[in-house]
Amino acid sequence: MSAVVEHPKGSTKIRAQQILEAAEHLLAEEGYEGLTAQAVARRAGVNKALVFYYWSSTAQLFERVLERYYARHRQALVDALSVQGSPRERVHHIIDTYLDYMEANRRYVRLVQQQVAGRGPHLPAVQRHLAALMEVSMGLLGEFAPSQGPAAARHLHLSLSALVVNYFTYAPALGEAWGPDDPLSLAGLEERRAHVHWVVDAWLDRLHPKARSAPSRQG
Amino acid sequence: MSAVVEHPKGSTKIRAQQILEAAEHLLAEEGYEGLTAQAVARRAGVNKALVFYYWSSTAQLFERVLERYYARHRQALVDALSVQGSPRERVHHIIDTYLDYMEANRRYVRLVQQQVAGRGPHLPAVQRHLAALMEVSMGLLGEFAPSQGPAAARHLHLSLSALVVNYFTYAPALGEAWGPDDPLSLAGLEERRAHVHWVVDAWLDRLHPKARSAPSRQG
DNA sequence: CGGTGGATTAACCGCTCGGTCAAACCCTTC
DNA sequence: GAAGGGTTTGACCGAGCGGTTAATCCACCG
Repeated sequence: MSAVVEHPKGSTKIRAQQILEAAEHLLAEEGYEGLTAQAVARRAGVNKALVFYYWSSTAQLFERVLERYYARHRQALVDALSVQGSPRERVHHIIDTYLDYMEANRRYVRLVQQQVAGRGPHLPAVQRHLAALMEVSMGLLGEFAPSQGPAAARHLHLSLSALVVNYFTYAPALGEAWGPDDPLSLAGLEERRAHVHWVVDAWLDRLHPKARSAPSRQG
Repeated sequence: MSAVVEHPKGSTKIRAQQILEAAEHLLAEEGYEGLTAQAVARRAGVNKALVFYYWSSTAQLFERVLERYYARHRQALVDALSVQGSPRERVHHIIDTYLDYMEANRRYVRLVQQQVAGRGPHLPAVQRHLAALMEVSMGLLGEFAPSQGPAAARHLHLSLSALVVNYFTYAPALGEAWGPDDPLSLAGLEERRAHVHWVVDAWLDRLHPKARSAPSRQG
């Protein structure tokens, strides 16, 4: 707990932070493969050995950046959960939050997906974070979805997440097949948002046929 | 076109095939990172240089295996499309086919997802195959879904694919958070199948409210 | 039998990676 | 000005990678 005062030419804390930020930018720009000790050092304007002086390994560097992403993501969802409204409104709001965060952190989606799909070395860390996110989401979905059967809340969670996440990873990879428009343009993202809303409305209709949702904005 | 007759100790064709199969097994067991020239050679009981003698690069080897996966996948979908029935039955059938193929080729899902998420060197090849698959799927979805708006067929295709694919990559990565049961067990897969069916039924209900689908088998 | 040519191999190359180490640097303190 | 210690560095290491090369093997053929 001994607080170190700042020293003229960057105290320990500052240097460590500089390197961490270099790693974060590098990760965002070059992806997982681009996060090499050499590249981090170059980006931070520092010798390679210094990276290991402040961070024991590049793996630790990666996980620290990942923690940041997840912490902000989780917090955004928690905030979105706290707003009042009907279940339908609340689900729509959490979808918007999810989409907004993905849009603002496009690399993040792919970094996670890469680790999960490739059973990467950081899968355990990703697992912990995924579970924490699921916990938040289930708080809402569990209110109106059963815990068993084909409409079980955990399936809805996974499906909802898939609808959002896979758009960012797959639509741009479909190229011309997707259509003439850029799927990550503003209009493209709005279209996807409307689609996900449409899907959850369909779910809610089926879960509670009595209280049909507001008129479909389809057309 | 000059057909080479087989030679006693494995003709060119046989050797090349042996190496290709070694690569396929290796890829299935160890994943993308495990596909190194050295490992392929060891697995085929052959010198490393021979791998390059028959296949110009490990990249070509990978893409050849990928082509196999995709060709079988596409064919399965085409066959599933040819059966008669109501739109609902046909969609359910194509979902079953999709799920069956993923279940039988679990590595395949992850290999593709890894390439797409990581913008891997084989993304162009994956793109071509993804587009071909989408073309097949759109043949069915386009029959009853609009081409524009929140329920556009291309969104339905991407979402349907996401529902299937992400289950295989994410559910096992959720660990205890998913629940006590193995998501890839027979029971777990059946549950997911029922869920995806439930989702598309919800879609169809919303697309054509007049002809509500068969009674929901929801618990 | 000896030659020919495809099949096969050991050895090697250049490169990049994560990580280490001992020396040098520089600021503080006495 | 010397000692000390946290900070910074260039040089180095071993491992693994994709890929090449020159030599060898060996089955066939004239």
